[in-house]
Formats: sequence, C-alpha cells, structure tokens
Amino acid sequence: MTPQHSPFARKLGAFVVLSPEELQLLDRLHSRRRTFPARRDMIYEGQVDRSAYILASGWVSSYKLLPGGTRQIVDFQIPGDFLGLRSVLFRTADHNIEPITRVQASEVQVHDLLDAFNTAPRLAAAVLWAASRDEAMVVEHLVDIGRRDAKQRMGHFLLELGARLKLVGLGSNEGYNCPLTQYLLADALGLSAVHVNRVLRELREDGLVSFQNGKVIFKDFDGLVELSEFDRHYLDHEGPLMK
Amino acid sequence: MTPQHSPFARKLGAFVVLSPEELQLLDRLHSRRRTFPARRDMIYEGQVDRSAYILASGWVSSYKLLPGGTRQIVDFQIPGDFLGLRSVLFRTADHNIEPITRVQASEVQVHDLLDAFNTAPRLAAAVLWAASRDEAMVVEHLVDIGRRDAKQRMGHFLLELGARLKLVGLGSNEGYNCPLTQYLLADALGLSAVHVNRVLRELREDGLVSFQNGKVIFKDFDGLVELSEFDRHYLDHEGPLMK
DNA sequence: CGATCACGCTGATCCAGGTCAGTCATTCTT
DNA sequence: AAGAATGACTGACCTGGATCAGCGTGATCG
Repeated sequence: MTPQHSPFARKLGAFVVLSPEELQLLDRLHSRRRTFPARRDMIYEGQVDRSAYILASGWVSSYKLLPGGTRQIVDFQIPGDFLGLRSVLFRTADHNIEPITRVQASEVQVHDLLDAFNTAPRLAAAVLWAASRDEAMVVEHLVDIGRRDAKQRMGHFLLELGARLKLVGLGSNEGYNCPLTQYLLADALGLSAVHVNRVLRELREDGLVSFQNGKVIFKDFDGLVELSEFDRHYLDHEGPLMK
Repeated sequence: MTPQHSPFARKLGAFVVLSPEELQLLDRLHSRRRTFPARRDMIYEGQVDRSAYILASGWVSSYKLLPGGTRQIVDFQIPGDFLGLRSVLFRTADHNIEPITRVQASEVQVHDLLDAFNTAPRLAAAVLWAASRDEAMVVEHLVDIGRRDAKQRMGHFLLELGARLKLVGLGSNEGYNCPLTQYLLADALGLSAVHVNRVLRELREDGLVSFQNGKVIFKDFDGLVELSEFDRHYLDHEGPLMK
C-alpha cells in the first residue's frame, strides 16, 4: 500500500493485501468527485434515488430523526469513511447524512460497486470487512449509551474519535482538531447540550482532556483511558489479516 | 425461493434472486451442523480460533461485558440469523455470543465464505446486504436507548422482535413465544431488571401488550405502534431488490 | 421433603441527568 | 452599526429510572 492511493484504499488494505489491479479498480470508484456545503443533507431518510459516497475531506454526521423532534446521531464520518452504504443496498435510505463542514466526496453507484465485486471478489470481502468495522463502532456506541455514565461516555467518545483520526493522519495522542459543537455531541451521546457542557467542564477540571475552540487536547491520556474503560486495541489492526 | 431451502437462504433471497447454483452453494454452507446447550458461550470476546454460525433453531444473545460487571446485550438472534460474522472477519472476537435456549447451528469457516464469494460474487453482495440489515437493527437499538424512554423502548423492542419472528414464521401480529427473562430484557434495553418489571406491568395495565409465562401477546397492536413510534416498514422487504 | 435457586414482583429512597431560563461573546446580515 | 444567529456556559429545580431490600412461587435436587 503506497500513500498515493486514497484513504479508502488504505483502509481496505488493513484487511486484505490488494493487488495493483484491485487498487486500480478502487481508484476508478473515485472518478465522480463532488463537493457539498455544510448543513445541507447529502442523503435523507426515505430518499429513493440513492448514491453512496467515499469521503475525501470534511466531517459528516449520520443521524435519525424521531417524531418528537429529537435526533440521535449514529456516527460521525471522517475522511476515508464510506457513507450511505445502507442507503444503496436498501430500497430507501433509512437515515440522514448531513455534512458538518464543507465536504468533498466521490459518488459511488450500486452497479459500480457490484461491477467491482464481479471482477475482484476479494474486494467484496474487503468491503464487507469495512462495513463490519463500522458496525463494531455502532455497537461500541450502543454500549456507551446503554451502560456508561455521561463522563465515561464523553471520554470514550473523544478517545475513539482520536484513534480514528490517527489512522488517517489527522490526529495523535496529543489531540486533534474537531469541528463538532456541543449540540452535536449531545445528539450523538444521548445527552442534553447543557449536560455535555457540564461534563466537558468536569473533564477539564479533572485535568483529563480539554475541548475548546475546536481543539481536543488530551492532558492525561492514560487517565482518560482508565476512566472511560477504553480498549486500546479496539480499531487497532496491525497488518492485514488476509494475504 | 422454495421452502425446502434454509431460513438463511430465504433471508438472502429477499435481496437478490438466487440461481439454483447459488442456492446449492448456500446449502453446502450448512454441512457442519452442531448443537449447543443453553448458557454456555459459543464465542467469547478475545477468542482467536473463531467460527461463524447460521442459526437453525433456538435463541441466542450477543453481548459485551464491561469491567464493572454489567453487560450490554447488543442483539438477540433468532433462526435464520447469521452469528459471529464480525468474529470471523476480525482478528479476535469483539463480543460474546451465548445461547439462551438449546441451539442448533451450522458452523461456517472464513474460507467457506470466501470460496463461496469467489464462485458466486453475487452472494457477496447478498451477505453484505444481510450484514447491513443487522447493522440497521443495531442502529435502531441505539436510537431506542439514546432517545426513547423506558416504555417506548420496551414497546419498540417487542414490536421489532415480533416483526423479525414473523419473517421466519414464528410469530404474528397476535403475539409470539419468547424465552427471554426480565434480566435479559434489562441488559438489552439498558434498564434495570426492576424497572423492566414495572414497565411491563404498566404496558399490561394500559392494555397494550402482555408478556407473561413466556408469551408476548399484543392486546392493542396499533396503540403500541403509536406509543413506540414504530416504523411499520422497517425490516419490510417486498420482493428482492436485484434480479 | 426440605433446601436452594431462578424468576417475577413490589415499595421506599436517592441521584444523574434533564429541563427551564437565562447570560455572554462571536460571527454573520443588511 | 444595529440586529439576529450561534455556540459556550450557568444556576435552580425536577424526574425517570437506579438501587436497596424484601416477598412469593414453582422447579430442581440431594
């Protein structure tokens, strides 16, 4: 895997070693590059003519709206992530996808993907793996919301995001830039914005992390890992599983 | 799709129309049939020599344990469901899988699956679709726990389970048999067992559902759908998407 | 056949986090 | 430059659900 390939190819490379032909196929998926402004849905629940996207730059949120007017953010996507896979495979999109910042992404249509699978079945396995990894993250959020208190939840979330950003070269154990507002955090963590604010203050006062002016800074990484019961190996892949 | 095929084939058939050859391939996946007693883990977190299974009969729970001793049940599996896909694709299993009742399941190894993908790439797409459907359910649980109160949560859960059982012929809008204890419900819904009991009583007193002696009986289906903000079309697939 | 266990069920009390109702500092508009 | 948004931040108060402590019943077992 060489750096001239897309972050998406890099991600899949963590699972299978891809041949030059397979890499070329992947690069061809990136031909339809599009730009989206912040805050206008790229995909919305119920939409029928759906596309999927591979994120090149910017941040995106996937969420569901409830009749009561509240929303639950299921996950944030960062560069290299696949968006809207489910909306392509299902008859209609089952969730909304909204850019948080200005976003650049490559549009992928169902048949592009299926054609790629036909010519290179190993790609199918790789995409299945990537989808499973996403599911693992959703599962972790479920555990977060179901069984951790607000402070642990926030800590775990900030650490996970850090780990993901590190993988694509946008963060380190020192910290990272983060365009999320406290409202977005609240909707992702199942808390109120007010409480998010309180929790962030507590974490700051405890000397664990600070999140101010769009910057997350880990003050006591190990302490935070311990508080949040964060599994250091979760999302870790040391070398491809399949040759 | 004819009934002599496995529930798993039936499920995939909801996405792609499968050729006789593809069906045969799927049936071959069912060769290693195994039986498991209730309550002994089939797969546990950190396990390295992992298999996946296709459930033939019985109920299973997938859960995560937290250091504090609590657990979060991520999902229950019923006949026709794939179990432990992630534990096959990842280096080690990231969650536990425990039978609730006595269980019969077919063991599937990674290479079985990959061989099948190689000979029939459309199967890969179908499995990807099934995995995405599972993810959609996890997402729904996330919304449940994050943004619905205990009563809605319970209602939504019982309705979803009903819909899933109906698909495999084990339930109807009248009700279904359900071997889950209040403790299991609690761990799945992020509640305490005590509160589960109270919520079930309230739902019963409201004349919406009763859950007694291993039987869920819908007394006022529409009322429950409304209370729980249940989307009737979620998990509905009228005819395959791809020919 | 008494003991133990699993499960359902209940009342009393407590607290994490929600809700309400703001203030203040920065942009973004016009 | 006034006004309108947006986002961070606070204190006062309220409540859904947790926790604790205990009862009843039927099944299993030595």
